[in-house]
Amino acid sequence: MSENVVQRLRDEIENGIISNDFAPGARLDEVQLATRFGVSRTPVREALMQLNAIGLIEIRPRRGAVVIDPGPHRIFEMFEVMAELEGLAGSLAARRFTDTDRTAILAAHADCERSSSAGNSDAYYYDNERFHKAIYTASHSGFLAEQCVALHRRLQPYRRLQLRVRNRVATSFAEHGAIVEAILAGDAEQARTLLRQHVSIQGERFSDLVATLASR
Amino acid sequence: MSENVVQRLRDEIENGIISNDFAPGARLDEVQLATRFGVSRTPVREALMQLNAIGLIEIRPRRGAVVIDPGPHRIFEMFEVMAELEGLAGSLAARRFTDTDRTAILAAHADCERSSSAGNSDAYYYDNERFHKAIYTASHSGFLAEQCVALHRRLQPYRRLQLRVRNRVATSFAEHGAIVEAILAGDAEQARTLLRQHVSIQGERFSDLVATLASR
DNA sequence: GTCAATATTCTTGCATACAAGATTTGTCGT
DNA sequence: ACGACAAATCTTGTATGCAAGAATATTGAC
Repeated sequence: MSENVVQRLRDEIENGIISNDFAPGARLDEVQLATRFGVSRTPVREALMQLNAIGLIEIRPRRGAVVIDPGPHRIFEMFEVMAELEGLAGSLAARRFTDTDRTAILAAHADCERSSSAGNSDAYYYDNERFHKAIYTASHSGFLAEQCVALHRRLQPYRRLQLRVRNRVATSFAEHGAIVEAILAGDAEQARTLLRQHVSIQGERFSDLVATLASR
Repeated sequence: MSENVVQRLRDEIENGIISNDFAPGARLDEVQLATRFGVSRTPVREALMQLNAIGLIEIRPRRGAVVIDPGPHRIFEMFEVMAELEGLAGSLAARRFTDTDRTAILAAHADCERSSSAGNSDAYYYDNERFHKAIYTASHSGFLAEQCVALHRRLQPYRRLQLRVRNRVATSFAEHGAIVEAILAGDAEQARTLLRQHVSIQGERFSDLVATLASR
C-alpha cells in the first residue's frame, strides 16, 4: 500500500468530477467504484463522505451519491466570493510581500507572458494558477491561502472554459501586469480592486460562461 | 434506526469540540467514541473523516485523530477572512434586500437591543447570530451564505469569548445600529466597511483574545 | 539504575458479512 | 393493454473480523 487508499480515492474521484469524467448529475455507485479501483466499499464510502463535506457531491440517504450540478447562477456566486478572497489576498500581499514572494510573483508573471504570447491557452492555464498561488503565499495568511486554493480548485473547470473565449488570455495577462505593479508598489487598495475585477465575472463574461456551459 | 447515525455522530463530536468538551490536542479514540455512542467503529470513522475534511480535526495516518488547535494567529486569520466575507454579504444585502429581508434584519436588531440593554451576554450571543444570518440571507447569494455560516460556526467559541470582555456587547450593538442604517439606506460601500470593521479583530481586541485563550 | 532491544498489546485501515430500505421486475386483475 | 400490488433484487448502512503499523511494556546488558 503506497500511502493512503482513501486519500487516493478522494483525489481520483475529485479529479474525475473536475475533469467532467463524472458529469454533474451522474450517480456514483459504491461497488462500481470499489471494483474499478480494486478496493472494498469501505474506503470508497469514506472518500465519498469527504467529497460530500467539500460540497462536490450530494449523498441522499439510502439513495446513493450524485455529482452536484452547481448551475450558472451558483457558479457566478462562487466567482463572486472568489473575487473577494483574491482581493483580500492581493491587499495583504501588497503590504507583506518579502523578497522571495516578489521573485516568485515575477517569475510566474514572466511564464504567463511566455504562454500568453505563444497563444497557448493550456499552458497559460497552469502559469496563471502559479501566479495566483504566488499571491496567496505572499499574503502570509495560511488560512486565506487554503480557502483560496480550495475554491480555485472547485472553479477550475469553469476557469478553464473562460480562457477559451476569444482574447481572454491576452486581456487576462494585461490585467496581471497592473496587479503586479500595484502589489510591488505596496498599494493595497489598488491591488484589491484590480484583483477583484480580474476574478469576478461581469457583463458579457457571464453570458459567455452560460453559453459555454450549455454547449457541453 | 432513527435517521442517519453518521450525521448524528458528526454533530455530536463537532459540538463536543466547539463546546470545548473535546479540548484542542485531545485524541479521539474510535472505539471509545463508538462505545460511548453505542455504535460500531464504521460510522464513527466516517464522521471523523468528515470533520477532517471540514478542518476541525487532523487524522494522522495510523496514529489516530486529534482535535486541531488553531492557535491565536490562525484564529486571527480566520476572523480576517470572516470580516471580508461579511463585508461582501453586507454590500450585496444593501443592494438586494427585499421587504422580508428588512423585516428580518430589524427584528433581529430589536432582539439584540433587548438582550444588550438587559446585559445578558448569552442571549445577545444568539440574537447576534440571528442578526448576522439575516444579513447573509439578504445578500441573496446562497453560496456566500453557506460559507459565512460555516465559518461563523467554526469561530463560534472564540466569538463567545469575545463577548465576555467588558463593554463588548454594548459597542457591538452600537455598531449594529450603523450597519442596519447603511444597509437599509442602500449604501453598499458603507455597509461593507462597517461590517468589516465590526467583525475583524484589531488592536487591543487581539490581545484580549490571546489573553482569554491562554486562561482556558 | 539506566538504556536499549525485543516482545506484547493496542489501534488503525481495509475487507467482508449481514440487515434494512429502495428499486425493479413480474404477475394479476380490470 | 394499462395500472396496481407483490416478490425479488439491488444498494446502502452498520457491524464485525483480520492484518499491519504504532505505542507500550518487558527483559537483558552494561
